[in-house]
Amino acid sequence: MIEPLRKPNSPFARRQEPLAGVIEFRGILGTAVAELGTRIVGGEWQPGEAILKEADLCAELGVSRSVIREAFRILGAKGLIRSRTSDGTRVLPRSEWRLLDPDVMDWRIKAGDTATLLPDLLKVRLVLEPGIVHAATHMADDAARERIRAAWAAKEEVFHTPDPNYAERRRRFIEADLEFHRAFLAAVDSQLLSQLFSVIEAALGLMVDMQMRVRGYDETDLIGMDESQQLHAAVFAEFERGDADAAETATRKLIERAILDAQDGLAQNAG
Amino acid sequence: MIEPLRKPNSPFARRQEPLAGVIEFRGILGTAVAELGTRIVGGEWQPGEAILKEADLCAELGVSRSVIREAFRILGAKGLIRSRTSDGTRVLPRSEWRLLDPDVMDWRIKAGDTATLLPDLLKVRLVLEPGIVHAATHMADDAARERIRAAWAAKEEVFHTPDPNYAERRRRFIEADLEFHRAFLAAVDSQLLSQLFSVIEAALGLMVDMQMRVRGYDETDLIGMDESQQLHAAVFAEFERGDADAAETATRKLIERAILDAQDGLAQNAG
DNA sequence: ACGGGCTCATTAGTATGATAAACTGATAAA
DNA sequence: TTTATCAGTTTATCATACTAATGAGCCCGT
Repeated sequence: MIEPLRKPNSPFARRQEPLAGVIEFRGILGTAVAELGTRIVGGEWQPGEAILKEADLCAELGVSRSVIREAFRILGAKGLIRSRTSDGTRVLPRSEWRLLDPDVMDWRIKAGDTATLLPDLLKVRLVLEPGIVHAATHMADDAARERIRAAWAAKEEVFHTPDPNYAERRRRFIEADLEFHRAFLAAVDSQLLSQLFSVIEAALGLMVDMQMRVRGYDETDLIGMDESQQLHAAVFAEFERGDADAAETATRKLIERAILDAQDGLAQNAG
Repeated sequence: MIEPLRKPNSPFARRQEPLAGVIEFRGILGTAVAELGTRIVGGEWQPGEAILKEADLCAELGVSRSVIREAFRILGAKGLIRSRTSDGTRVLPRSEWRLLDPDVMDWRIKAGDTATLLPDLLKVRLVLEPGIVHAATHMADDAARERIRAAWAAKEEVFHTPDPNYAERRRRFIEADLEFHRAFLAAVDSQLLSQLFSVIEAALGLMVDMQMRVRGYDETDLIGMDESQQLHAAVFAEFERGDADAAETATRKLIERAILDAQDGLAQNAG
């Protein structure tokens, strides 16, 4: 084994992994599931019909029927397919797919479903984050407030500390930004929201990464980040004042700005 | 077969079904999955360890190893368990569970996890719905606006139309209320939000149902609904005026009120 | 006493073949 | 036209091997 294993907890390693929360990799079954998952999500079979029968798939993938069946069960558990005796295994309509499942999300990304997925992800952030900040502002306990303050302090520190290594600085900046948002989320103390948000966040980050990698990262400094920082400052200030409505509004502005940036960036890279 | 089958599409039947979007029931496998799912979610095994090995479970449930394995795959796909050679099958920490999955949600309800689940569901609504209304107010197209108007008109109609059958009137009232909220959701046109919301809504409805069924439904008329209707009116009015911020604030008041009602009701029923 | 590597027991992973049961569609009967 | 029946297809379930990954303990060398 020549290449060193990726360190599981380094922030760099996480950037390269598919998506936070994805489950299956190991073994023949893992391969089969990934294969079938991407093909289904990629639209190889239309939502109404089809999929080869078990026996045929065995031949095509060169695995035993047990593997095919177990793969079908996994895909079925995520709402992608449904098997019935004598009728075969059919792809379910998209409305049945568990779009919030990390694996399904991952397959959508791999299948290049960006045109549909990206706007939806951004919409979720726009709807969700202002509400999170609002709730956090009037329900955060001392520990949560402290975490938010620390996150803001760290973000300020990174922002005002120059670093000749632009790429590294950008990475730190992004990490500080994420922690700032996560701190508010933690203040709400909702398992459901946390899971939702982590999937959204991971998918969004991954898609942006993927898009940028196509053209190569632009290694400039944080040009244009001043405005973003100011918007964040407003959110933090209103939070500290305890003005939930104002904090919410500030957050919405922030997200709207982030959406514009993302769209601009992607449009540029695409053109 | 003595009992008549429930009609699948009647609104009454839906109230009795487990949860919108739940997948598996049929056959031995379905039974095994439901059995194991509820037992795991119910906490029969601690998150770190255990679960009988495949061979033992075969004996206990009286099924073949294939069934156990396929059941494990399904539960694994939902993040509940993880199998490793020679180490057995272990329950994963709750943070790995796909809490947004309808089946997991269903098992939590069946396992009586209300104390944790209900506050979380209410929190999600509180965070989500104001944002949805805000977004809907400034991004709804004509069709979406029309649906919202129709929903409001229907809600008003039900509210002002007396009906000696209190239970039936209440049912219609609830249905109209749901459609009102769904109309805003539809205006945002997000698949992710729709799936999230439908699960939240279904779970919430189911839990309230379950709680009330314990004490028997109170067949009174819609006493105290005037205030709720007024709050809804405010939301609709601000939406029509195009004042997204005001509509959002009105929605938040509405949800906060609904949360208080729910908590009161449940506390009363519990006491 | 400590650490590295070996062996072995354990348990899931995979493969194969057989049978049962559920559904489809066509055909025959009422 | 409807209903009953039958044959064919495909998944559902079972049973039985065999493989491979992992963990625990042992042995050995230091």
